[in-house]
Amino acid sequence: MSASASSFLDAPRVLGVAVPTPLRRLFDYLPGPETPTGGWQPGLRVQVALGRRSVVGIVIECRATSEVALDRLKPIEACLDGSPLPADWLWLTRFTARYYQHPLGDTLQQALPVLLRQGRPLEPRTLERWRLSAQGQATQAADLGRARRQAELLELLRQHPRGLPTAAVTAQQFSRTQLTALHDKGLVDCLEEPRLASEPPRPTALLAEPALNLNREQAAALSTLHDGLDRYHPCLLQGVTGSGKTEVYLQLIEAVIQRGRQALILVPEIGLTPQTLERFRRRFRVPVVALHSGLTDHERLDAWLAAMSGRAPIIIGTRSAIFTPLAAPGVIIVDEEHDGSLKQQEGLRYHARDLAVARAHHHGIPIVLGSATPALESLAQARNGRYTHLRLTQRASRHPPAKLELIDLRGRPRQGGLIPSAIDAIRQTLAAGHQVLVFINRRGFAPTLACHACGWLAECDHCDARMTLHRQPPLLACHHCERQQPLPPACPECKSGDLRPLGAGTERTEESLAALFPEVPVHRIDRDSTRRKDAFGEVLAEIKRGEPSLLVGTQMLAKGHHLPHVTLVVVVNADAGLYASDFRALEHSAQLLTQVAGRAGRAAHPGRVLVQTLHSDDPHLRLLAERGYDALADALLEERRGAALPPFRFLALTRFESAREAEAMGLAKEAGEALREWLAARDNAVTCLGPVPAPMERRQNRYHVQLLLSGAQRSQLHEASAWLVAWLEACRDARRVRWSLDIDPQTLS
DNA sequence: AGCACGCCGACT
DNA sequence: GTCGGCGTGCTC
Repeated sequence: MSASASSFLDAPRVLGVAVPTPLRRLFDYLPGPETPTGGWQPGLRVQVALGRRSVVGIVIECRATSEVALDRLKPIEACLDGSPLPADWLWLTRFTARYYQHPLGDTLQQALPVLLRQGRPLEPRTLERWRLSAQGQATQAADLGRARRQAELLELLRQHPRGLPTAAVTAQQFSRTQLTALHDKGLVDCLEEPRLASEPPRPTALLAEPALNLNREQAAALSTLHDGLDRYHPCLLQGVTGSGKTEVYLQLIEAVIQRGRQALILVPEIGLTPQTLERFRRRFRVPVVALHSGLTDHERLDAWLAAMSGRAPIIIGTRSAIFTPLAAPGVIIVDEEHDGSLKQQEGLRYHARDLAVARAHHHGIPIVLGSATPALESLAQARNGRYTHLRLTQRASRHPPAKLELIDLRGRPRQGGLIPSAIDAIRQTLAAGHQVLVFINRRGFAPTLACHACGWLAECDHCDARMTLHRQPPLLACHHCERQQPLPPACPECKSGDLRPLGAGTERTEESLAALFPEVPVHRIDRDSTRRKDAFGEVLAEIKRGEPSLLVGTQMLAKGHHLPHVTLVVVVNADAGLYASDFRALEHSAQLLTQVAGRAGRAAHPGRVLVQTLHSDDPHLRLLAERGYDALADALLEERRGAALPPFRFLALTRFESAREAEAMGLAKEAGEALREWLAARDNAVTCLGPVPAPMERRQNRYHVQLLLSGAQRSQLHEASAWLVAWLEACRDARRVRWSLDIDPQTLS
């Protein structure tokens, strides 16, 4: 607490409140006429006037004075909470706002469930129960005159002296309007009672089903984790696909709950499937709360409050679940910690894994980062000893992970992107009664449409990108904006009719495979085919039945799903990520290939993985194929060191965006010059690169330019980026250009 | 971000 | 004469 903070004895004269604006400062208010029961404290939600509107803010500071003249301060309209939001939650959001240089008000809002953002009370939902009032009991149905349904409802309630919940009333075909009509006439009382018991009865046994036996590696990993339950203990749990990471998580969580603590588990967006949840719920008798995009606002609030009060011992969620308050934090687990969905890619660009580490450190609890293919950042921390490196190398099935077999695409005829030897391998696998997974990381029918007479390519009018050809329905679509166009009947340039698809996407490969193997079902799994709710689940259920079949899919299929009958994986083209400009492209590509390969041969049969490539002699690809992810990761780490890139340097990327290119570039130049001058004067070793146009400069008709800051020390990078943000906020020219800062950017595009 | 104010073009 | 386009400025 700062020196100006007040104690209970001298009530604050000014409250610094974080309000929902993009402005990076607090707004000062005078305390309202009523002081909350526990006095004014940071973390209380308040209703305040801001300009002409009334907003929900959060008290951050209680002070004696303000820099703004006191007569210009408005009083707080109302205090919304009896007690403040938990201190650890407040710590985390303030840390996040500071680390990512994001406005505190906006950060707090994002870390709060929608209903709390809107000012709803900090209490679990109540159940409404309707009961006749004394006046209602004295009223006869006939007294209600023409309101026949209201009279009938009155009679229904008369039969239930203890009252009826709303749901029971509506189940009898009565409406809420009829209830409120009776309520307004004073004939009916509405009682509110908690929906949940405040404390669930402690089960006598924690486990609903016995834990599995651990192999030696699992047991060793668990024992190491057990030794560090009462302190900050970061662990990288690196386990090949099928090595039983989840079982280690489950037994660790068991130990944590037995100590009366809570476990928070973060998973990638795609990983929070009903199957995953089911596994946790089957194991434990205590509630497992899930936080995912499918919840209603009310469900989300209930889950959040259950975690905050400690009623929920196990919380599983995607990225944003890192902001769940915990009454008794015991462990944080980040599964698939390398996964890109853990980083938010717009607005507050936080990385849930990095926040998880900071949070675990703050609480003094262990954190487990689990992956078969760890991010280079995490691997580097394990190599330098800051993280304990736990490894699981053995798979439950006796087969070692399948090796990648590189097959050369050059000069071979292709059908739906597949060369004859790959098609032969598919035929043999199907004949043996197994399933085949064909992995292709492009949606649509073909990456683009080309004119064979003049070389014209279908390009988006609004982006520097090719348009993807789709066949069902037939159209050209840009995957970078929402634009769609009908297929041109002839080449717009030379009027030739010889337009042909160029390359293969999931639709085209599906079509070719259906023609080649008419006797076998072909399932396509990508964002287009699974748009309908449950479609994905239905296909997965069908696949699990184990009939010989072909699966064609994007990375949706590559991640996490157990496909026990797949014994052959064919990667249509490994080259996309090999020569991409982004510095993380190779790392991501290696992770994806390893994940895809992990789908093969998990059950009784060994698997094969065929990787088609135009660069079968590429040293990175060969290293991955011959010696595996770890060897490639080591090589990539050395390259990163040489190139002064993360994890050996820290980056902050400033993006500028405008409808007019010169405007974005102009501001970026000005900002870059100002920053360089400041860096030189301050002896700050941060380097400022650019401005340069973004890799895809024009997107949705807006021009993107960027300025890259790079530093060997976080503190210097933080100071420099904070200065730049302040400069931009103060700059008049900056108001016409949209700019944003990305700390630890995942990509430079 | 909202939300107002303010100053110029085509409409009842 | 007014409705409304979005440039500019402010929010304790």
